[in-house]
Amino acid sequence: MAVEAPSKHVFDYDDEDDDGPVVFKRSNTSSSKQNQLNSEVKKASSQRSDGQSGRQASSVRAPNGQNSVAQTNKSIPPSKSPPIRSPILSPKSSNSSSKASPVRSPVVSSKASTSFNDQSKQASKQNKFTAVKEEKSPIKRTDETNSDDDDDDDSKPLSARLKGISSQGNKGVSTSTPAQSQRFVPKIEVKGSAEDPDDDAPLSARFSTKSNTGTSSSKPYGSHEKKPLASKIQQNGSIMKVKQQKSSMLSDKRPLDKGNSSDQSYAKKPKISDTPTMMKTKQVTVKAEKDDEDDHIPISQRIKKSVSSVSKASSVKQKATKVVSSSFKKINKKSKKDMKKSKYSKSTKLSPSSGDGQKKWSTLVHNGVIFPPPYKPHGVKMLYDGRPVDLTPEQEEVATMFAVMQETDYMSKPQFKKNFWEDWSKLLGRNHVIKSLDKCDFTPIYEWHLQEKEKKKQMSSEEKKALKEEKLMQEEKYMWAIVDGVKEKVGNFRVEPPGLFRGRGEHPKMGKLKRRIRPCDITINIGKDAPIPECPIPGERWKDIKHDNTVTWLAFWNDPINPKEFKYVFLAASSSLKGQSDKEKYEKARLLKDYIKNIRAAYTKDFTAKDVTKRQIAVATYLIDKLALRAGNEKDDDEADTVGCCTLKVGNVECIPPNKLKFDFLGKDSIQYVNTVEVELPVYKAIGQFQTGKSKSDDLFDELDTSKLNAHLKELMPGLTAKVFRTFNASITLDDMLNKETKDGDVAEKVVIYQRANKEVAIICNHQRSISKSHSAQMSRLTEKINELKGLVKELKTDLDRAKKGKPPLKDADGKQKRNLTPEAIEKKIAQTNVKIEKMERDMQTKEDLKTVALGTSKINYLDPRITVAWCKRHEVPIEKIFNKSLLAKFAWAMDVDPDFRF
DNA sequence: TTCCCGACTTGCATACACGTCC
DNA sequence: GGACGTGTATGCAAGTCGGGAA
Repeated sequence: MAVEAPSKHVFDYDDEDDDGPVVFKRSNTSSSKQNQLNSEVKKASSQRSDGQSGRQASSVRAPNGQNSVAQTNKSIPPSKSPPIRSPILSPKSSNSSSKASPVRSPVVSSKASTSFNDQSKQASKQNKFTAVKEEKSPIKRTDETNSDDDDDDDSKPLSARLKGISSQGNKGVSTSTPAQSQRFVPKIEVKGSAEDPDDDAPLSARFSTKSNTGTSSSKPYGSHEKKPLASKIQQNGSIMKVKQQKSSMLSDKRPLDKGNSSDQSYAKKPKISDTPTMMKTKQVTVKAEKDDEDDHIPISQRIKKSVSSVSKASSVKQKATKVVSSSFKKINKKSKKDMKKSKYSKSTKLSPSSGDGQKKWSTLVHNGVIFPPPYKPHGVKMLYDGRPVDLTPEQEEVATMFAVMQETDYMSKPQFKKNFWEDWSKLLGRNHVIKSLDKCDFTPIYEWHLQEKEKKKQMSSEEKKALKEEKLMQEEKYMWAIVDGVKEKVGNFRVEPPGLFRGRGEHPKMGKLKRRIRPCDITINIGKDAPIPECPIPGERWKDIKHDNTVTWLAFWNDPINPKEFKYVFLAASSSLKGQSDKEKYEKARLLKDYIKNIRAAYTKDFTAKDVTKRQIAVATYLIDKLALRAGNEKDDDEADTVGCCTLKVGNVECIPPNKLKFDFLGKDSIQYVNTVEVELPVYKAIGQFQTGKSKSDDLFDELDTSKLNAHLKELMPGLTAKVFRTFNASITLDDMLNKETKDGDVAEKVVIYQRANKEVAIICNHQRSISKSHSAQMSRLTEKINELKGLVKELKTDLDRAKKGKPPLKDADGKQKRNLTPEAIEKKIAQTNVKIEKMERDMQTKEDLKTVALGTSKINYLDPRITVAWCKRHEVPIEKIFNKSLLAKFAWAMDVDPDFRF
């Protein structure tokens, strides 16, 4: 293949002309999803915990990573109405409960953050990012000497500080916001980098090595056994020790910290709770920026000092707390009421962190999974070459799967048809009359399907209700598991029905038959003393029974499309296990805030490293940090051709002089990422070097893969991986925007502020959705209505003129005489109509802006719920305005956060 | 060191329920 | 009461990443 060298961008990394960082700009010119947050960098509010204080605060979290706010155990409501598991505590109850806790985390304490503020202001004098409120102005470097903003800025996402130059919306979304009209000048000053004798040493060598405290080299329980063959003696309906089990397990409350303390010995990898040591050593060794007067004091002591010196919360806060608590209390009350009905104990207390290989539960009881009903043949004959054909039920089933997809885009994909034909023709057999898919006419089956759909639609509400109840009755027993005596909802207890594989993008396996899963495909994981779930299909049995308490899955089977992969049955998102893991994720991201300044300084320095791998790591980390790119694992040939940062191809990045990069690639789920950003000159040059001598399809980062990158990141911060940057940047953007932009106003206005911040995060993360089929119709309808109203205003104005002259109004469109109104009444009507028009125009704009932006994904996966809850408490916004029922359940663990919590 | 398995999170599409408007 | 629009639940595909075997 010809080598396409980007001739215009051949660089020499030794070129010393690249003097320092250059400006990042975020576009406000184009309408694009890729337009990213560029909020003005301002000094954080006095409430804000800066990096230093945040670090200290987090250092004294309870060893399990909790905020040490004691949570009460609750009983849970009956299964029919899944409860909001955790009481959503009012700040009042939160405070009182905190008294019970010996270690109250300053993270959630306004006092701590207030106290640390002054300290950190003095401490931070480098690494400045200064906002330049100027549109498309030339690159500027601002005064590098001093600013009080630096520490605050450091904990902001790059995307919030830097501005992309122009991004091209994937689907034409207009995303410009007021914030986007500003731009920022990053100034990463690597202190002492020139003379640092360790410059060429790996960062790991300069940072002190990881602490092994709390870890054990011994293998954790069960970790050595890979899905061991469990004894099958107990299979299928064993009722062993059921009664005994019930009495012993159900009386148990979910163990609190104590219960899991022993689990710590299973620890394999460093946990968040290990970090104070790490942090301290890191700061001493790298000592990039935080030269504050307390540097010599051990972190732990500094924490104590700071905590003891904190001051009280403001009266505003108290007011907010009091008022908002009503909405929080309401949930709490309901929740308590529900829980009284339950025989199971229920706790919102999260158990201590448990990493891989660690014990995740002690007792686990569940009823297995439910299978889809067997296929019922409909007998409708499809046509082949114009003639009806007989099919066996198996053949008909697969034909029906294909027929019902007639109206989908898959029908226009040759790969889909090819794969379907390959699998279906095997079922038909060699001697079948059907020899070619082209001569098949599935219309009769499709029409039958439409009729069935219509029938269902036409059912009375009573019939629908009855059907629903029947389904619920059948499924009830599978919906719940009892984990350590606590009743928890199971997530996906229904086995996937057979169907045609609907891979995203240009997936090479789309259209293949996803065969029916049978009990003999399924491995069950359950407590040793728990009864083995009865196999719901008579005469069949489970593939295997395991009792592995180091994992959280309840069952799994091999994916029929890719047998190397598994499909798992897990607990629902609202379960304690998931909640715990969620919390750990956010704590890790918060920890990054305290490391980010040094990390950025380190990679900035390595942009010009002589070692190519080092340079590639630096640039890749920069892109992950700045653009929230995913890591980008290698993919097999039988997967869709998508990329992430490490797997970017040369052709995915275009260098646009003097220092812009245009990214265009298909990311996860084959979602297109298009973005043009201005980058620092060394990055621009480095990308050019990586492209030199390669063809478009070659790897841009040929020396790099995700494991190398993550291994490097772990040297910078314990547990740091590429995906932590996404969580960090998303959460800190939300926190930042909410606190900068929330003004006095009514709840609706505040909700709009939240949605705007949520939208910015979605754009940063490139969370897209397809435009709804009815979008354009909806827009036309709105335009029509607006025009109608505008016409009405015009008419009213005429009437007003006439009324002022004492004349009666003109007749309406139907020729009827209108009511005589006073000029005042007409003026009022005009004003009301205008308000209506404005609202509709606003709604229309919002609808247009959000037509391809998916807000939910970031809310569910990237935004620390504590930011939202604390903000709601501070600003008297009922939490239900932001979180729906399932999010309230999922984030139960975050509900008692202190109103002063900052990410 | 690389490869690949295994376990988990993330993410989009779709189905469905529910409220509002006419 | 039906059409329409919106929000939510669910399904399942597609990622990330740790860790052990080769």
